[in-house]
Amino acid sequence: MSAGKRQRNRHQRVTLSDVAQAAGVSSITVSRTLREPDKVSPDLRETVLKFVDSMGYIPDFAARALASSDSGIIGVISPALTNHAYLGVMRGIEDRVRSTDLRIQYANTTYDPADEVRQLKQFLAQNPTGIIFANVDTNPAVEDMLRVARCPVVQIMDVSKAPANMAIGIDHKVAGEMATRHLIESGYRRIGLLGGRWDARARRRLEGYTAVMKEAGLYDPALIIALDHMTSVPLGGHLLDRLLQTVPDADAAFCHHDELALGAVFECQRRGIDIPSQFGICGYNDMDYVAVSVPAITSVRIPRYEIGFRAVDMILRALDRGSASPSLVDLGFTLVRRASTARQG
Amino acid sequence: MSAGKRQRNRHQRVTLSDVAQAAGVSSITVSRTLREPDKVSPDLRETVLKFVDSMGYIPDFAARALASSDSGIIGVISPALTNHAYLGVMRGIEDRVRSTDLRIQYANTTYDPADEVRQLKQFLAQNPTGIIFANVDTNPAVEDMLRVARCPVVQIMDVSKAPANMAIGIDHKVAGEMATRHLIESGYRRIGLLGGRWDARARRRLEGYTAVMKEAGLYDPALIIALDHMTSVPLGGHLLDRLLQTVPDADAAFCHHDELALGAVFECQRRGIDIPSQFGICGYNDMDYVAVSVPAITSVRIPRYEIGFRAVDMILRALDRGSASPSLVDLGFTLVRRASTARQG
DNA sequence: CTGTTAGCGCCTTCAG
DNA sequence: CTGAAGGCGCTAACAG
Repeated sequence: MSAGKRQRNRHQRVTLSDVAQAAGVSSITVSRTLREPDKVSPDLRETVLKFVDSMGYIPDFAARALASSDSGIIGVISPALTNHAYLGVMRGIEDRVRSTDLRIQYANTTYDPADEVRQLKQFLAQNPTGIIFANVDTNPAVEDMLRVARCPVVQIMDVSKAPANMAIGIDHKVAGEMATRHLIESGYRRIGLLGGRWDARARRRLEGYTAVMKEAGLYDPALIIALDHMTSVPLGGHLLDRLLQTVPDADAAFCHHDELALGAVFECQRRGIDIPSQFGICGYNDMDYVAVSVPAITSVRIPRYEIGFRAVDMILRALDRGSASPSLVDLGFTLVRRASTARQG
Repeated sequence: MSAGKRQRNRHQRVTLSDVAQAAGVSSITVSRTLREPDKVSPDLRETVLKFVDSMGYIPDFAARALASSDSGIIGVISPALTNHAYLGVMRGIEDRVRSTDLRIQYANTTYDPADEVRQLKQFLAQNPTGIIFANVDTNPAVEDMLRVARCPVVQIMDVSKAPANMAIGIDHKVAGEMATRHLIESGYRRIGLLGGRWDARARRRLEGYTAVMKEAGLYDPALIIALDHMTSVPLGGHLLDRLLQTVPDADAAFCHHDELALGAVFECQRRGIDIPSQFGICGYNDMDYVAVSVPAITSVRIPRYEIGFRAVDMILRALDRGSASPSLVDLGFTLVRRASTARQG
C-alpha cells in the first residue's frame, strides 16, 4: 500500500500470546474465550477476560482474517450509494449489523461496469463474510463472480430477475404499472415519464409505464423524457420543462424519483400551473418530504429500511445454516395517494 | 482426505507463490511487480504481469495487511452518516480515492459516544491507512485514541477547535453569525433558531446566532427551538409550528439545515404566511433544492465535496511525507442570498 | 475442556 | 535489481 513506516517493534501492540502468557494459558484459549466463550470453562473465561481487559488487548483483524479466511466484513456494493434513497437502506443495514461483530464496507460504483468488477474483486480479495449487491441486471462477469463467491450474496432492490443467490426488494415493473394506472384513473391522459439514468430499476418502471399506457391507448414515445444524470430536485424542473416543450398538452408526470417530482412541483409553481387540476404529479420512493410539501405529492412507497435490514438478516441466517439456499423475497410496495394527483372529476 | 496429505483446506485460490512458480521467479518479485513496478526490470515485469493476468491472481488483502501492518483502508467515522448533507462529503472522498488502491470503510456512530469508541477501536484493529473523523468535540477517550493512532487522522467539518492532528472544514460559529446578521439586515427582528440535535457544529452556530442577537439587542431564549431528532423536512414544519406557538410575532427563522428550512417554507405556505414579506427563512448547507424551490431559499453554502476530497488528499500527502504534521484548513463558506429573505424595505 | 502444531499469504529484512 | 529466510497475529485441525 502507501508508503508505510516500518514498525516491526512487536512490543508496541498487545497480542493474543501476550495475554495468554500473562494469564498462564495457551493463546488458543484466549482466542476461544473471545470468539466462542461457551467452549471455555467459566473460571478460566473470567481470568482471561480480566487480562484481556487490563492489558487493553485489541484483536488484529487482519491476522484473524488470514487465519480463518473470514474478514468479518459485509461488503455493500451499489451503483449509486450517494443517492438519497439509499440512506434508508443504509440505516436498515446498520441497525441490523449493530448487534453483531460484523463490519460494513460500502463501495460506490457510479454505474461504471468496469468499476463494478474492480470493486467486487476488491471485496472478494478480503474474504468477505457476506456481500450485498444493489444491482440486479449487471454484466455477466459480475454475475459469475457473485455465483462462485464463497460467501452469502444478497442482491437488493429489485426482484424482477432471478438472482445469482438470494434477493430482496420489490418488483419495479408492477410499481410502474400501478403508478401509471393511478394517474389514468385520476383522469390524466397525456402522462409523461420523467427519469434520470436508465438503470435496471428505471427500465423496469418504464416497462410498467409503457405496458399500461399502451393498454389504455395513450402511449406516445414523446412523453418519455430522461437525462443521463443523477436525479436531483433541479433536474426534475429541467425535465418537466423539456416535457412541456416537446408535448405542450402533457397533463401529468410519473417521476422516477421523488426528487424529480418535487422539482416538477416547483417548476409548475413557477409557471403558474395548478396541481392537480391542470397537471398531476406522481413520485417514487415516498421520501419524507413528499408528505409535507405543498401540495403533498403522491408517491410509491418502497420499504427501503426493511430491504437493508433484512438483507443483512438473510446473510446472517445463511451463515448460521452454513448454506445459502437461493431465495427471493418480494417486499411489495404501496401507492400513497396525495394531493398532487387528486384531480376533481 | 487422502493418505499422507498434510494440506489444510487449501482453497483453489491462486497465491503469490503460485504465480511466482509459474513465472519462474521468486514470490517477492511478483509482490514487487504489483506494488513497486519501478523496482523490477521491465522484461521481468512484463512476464510476471502476464502470469498474474492469465492465472487470475487476486492478492489477499488480509495477508498483505498482516505482513505490512497496513490494511489499505481509510476509515470514515461519522456521527450522522445518513444525513443528506454528508452525501456531498462522501462523493468528494470517493472521487479522491478512486485513483488510488485504497478502500474506504464507513462507520456510523449515531451520536453514541460509546459506539464512537467501539467503532474507532474496530478501525484501529485493522491497521488503517488513515482515518477521517467527522466530529471534533468528542469525549477525551476518543481524542486520546486519535492522538496515538499510528496513521494520519483528519477531523472534518469543523475547524473551530484545535484538532488532535489534521483538520479541514469551516468555522460554524462565524457562519451562524453571518446568517443571523443577514436576517437582521434584511429587516427581521424576532428571528427564531430552528434546530435538531445539538451536536458540536449546531452548538457553534448557536453561539454565532446568540452573539449577534445579543449584540443587536434582539436576543430572546424563547426564539430557540430544537428537538433532539435527526433533521428532516417534516421536522422543519413542526419546529416552525412550535416557534409560532411560543413566539407568535416571530418574523424569521435561521434553520440549522436546509431540510428544516424547506419544511418551514411548506408550513408557511400551509398557513398562508407570505415569504419573505411576512416571514424570512434562511437555511444551511445550500443543498441543491434550495435554489429551485418556490420561493428559493437563502442558505449558507458549505464546501462539502471539497472537504471530503481534500481530507483524503491530506492523508495521502501525510503518507507521502511519512509524517503527519498537524494542520488546519479553513475552507470558508458563502452566504447565498435568495428570495426567502429578500424583504422589501 | 484445553493444548500442540502448523500454517494462512504476504511482506520485511538483509544479502548478494 | 533479485532472492532467501523468517515472521506478522491468529486460528483450524487435531490430539489428549
